[in-house]
Amino acid sequence: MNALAAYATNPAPATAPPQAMGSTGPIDVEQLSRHVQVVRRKLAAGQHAYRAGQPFHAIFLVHAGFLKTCELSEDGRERVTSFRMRGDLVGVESIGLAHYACDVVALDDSEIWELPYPPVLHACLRMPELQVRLTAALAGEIRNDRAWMLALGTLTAEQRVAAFLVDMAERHLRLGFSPRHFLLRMGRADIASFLGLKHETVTRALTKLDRLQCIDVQRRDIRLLDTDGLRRMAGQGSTVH
Amino acid sequence: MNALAAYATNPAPATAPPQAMGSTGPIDVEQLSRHVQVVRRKLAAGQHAYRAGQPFHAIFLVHAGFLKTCELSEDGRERVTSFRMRGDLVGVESIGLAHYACDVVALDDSEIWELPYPPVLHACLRMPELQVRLTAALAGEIRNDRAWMLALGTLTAEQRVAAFLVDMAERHLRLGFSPRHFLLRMGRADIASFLGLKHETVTRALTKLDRLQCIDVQRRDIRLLDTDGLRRMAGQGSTVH
DNA sequence: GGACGACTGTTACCGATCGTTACACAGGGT
DNA sequence: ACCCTGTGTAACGATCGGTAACAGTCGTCC
Repeated sequence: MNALAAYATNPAPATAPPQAMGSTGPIDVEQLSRHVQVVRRKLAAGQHAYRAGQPFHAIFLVHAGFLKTCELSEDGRERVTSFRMRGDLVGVESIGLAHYACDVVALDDSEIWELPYPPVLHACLRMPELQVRLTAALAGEIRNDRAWMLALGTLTAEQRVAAFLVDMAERHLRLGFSPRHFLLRMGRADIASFLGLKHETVTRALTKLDRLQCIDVQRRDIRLLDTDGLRRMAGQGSTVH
Repeated sequence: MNALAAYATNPAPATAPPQAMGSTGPIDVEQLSRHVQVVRRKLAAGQHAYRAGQPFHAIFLVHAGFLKTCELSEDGRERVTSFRMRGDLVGVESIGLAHYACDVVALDDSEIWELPYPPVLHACLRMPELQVRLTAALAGEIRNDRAWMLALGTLTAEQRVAAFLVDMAERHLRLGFSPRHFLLRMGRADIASFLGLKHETVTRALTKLDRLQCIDVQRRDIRLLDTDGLRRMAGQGSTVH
């Protein structure tokens, strides 16, 4: 349990777009588990963590794998609003409601830790630090969404795809993986949905970035050849790593 | 102070787009003011409540007036990410940071109540109810942003403008004003920025909705003639009021 | 009071980007 | 082997952006 808790302490807040985000710190699951019952759930690729409308009872910490959150409207429109990986929280958007507000689907075999919600709030009274981190995590989520709103509202299709790749690279880096070479766990359609585009447009953009020698694409296998170039396209200063 | 606190208890969570949002409840400022120093600040139209980069020290509750929050990027891009009116919280996106993350500007003479932030968290330990409401407010903010992300990613320019008008109408209704006739406090450029469009496009859409007899536009004076029609365009069921 | 100027809003035309449609191909699973 | 999904490519067209010129409103200054 100690080793697992160590994984969970990764500070990665969410899908950080253009600008990276400061984070107060991780949630200490080990300490939290002394006050609330933390259940570990495994999900096969394609399975739902929860669906919109199900009774809200817990938030989740992603321990392993890869998931997407989907917003849906009454009239059938749908959109991917975030991708989640190890260290990210899931379900916080539904806090305060009786039912979950969106769908969360595993894109890969995943493990998520269930943190029953009313109990977590009670635990905050005994662990003031937890309260600080929970609110900070929620606020980080807002900043993250806002930064993407800025990107989607001001960037062209090609720039959005570049920003997406830079974001994925940074998140992989934070988790200790190579930021230069990774596998996308989602299809073109999911990327397109997230970026407010159509999947053909995403394909076109990726093909063009490949031709420009910025990246090397083999279906879901991505190699970043010119990270600074991508950053510039995405409207970010080329903060060298 | 009692009357003022009563105003402040309006549950309006934020700019609610397509789907309306459930809210746990308002923040009890009267009770809160026993634990933290609540300062009332007046802002003239055009003044900033705070700017990105200034030291973070408080969140704010809008008591009167109208404000916008602006996200900015390193390379000069800018976007309005929300409009705030009475009962809305401002500054929550910066919780957990040392400095504010965005600009907040009054679009009209306004009054905001300053809730010093670390103290608010301490007060939560004495007022568990406050903690519930604060986290619920933050989560509501996330849902709100997500709902708009869905709208901006899936609707056409005309539909976005319709959704914007429906949202404004609902918020006016919640505050006890007429949802059929109101004055926009922001210019076309701000609306366009918020909706991810150009101001000419917003103008064109408004003109067309006017020709379709859905609304009556006189510059910033808006009359909704066919609310259900607007709702249908915006992809929302015509929940009759 | 009237004239000027700045700002905001409106309209038109043209062009670029992105969506639409269609089809071909690769890969994985049964 | 087969199908089915996901991916890549291309031609066409619609929506929205870019640019510009004009009108209406407000404030200021004379």
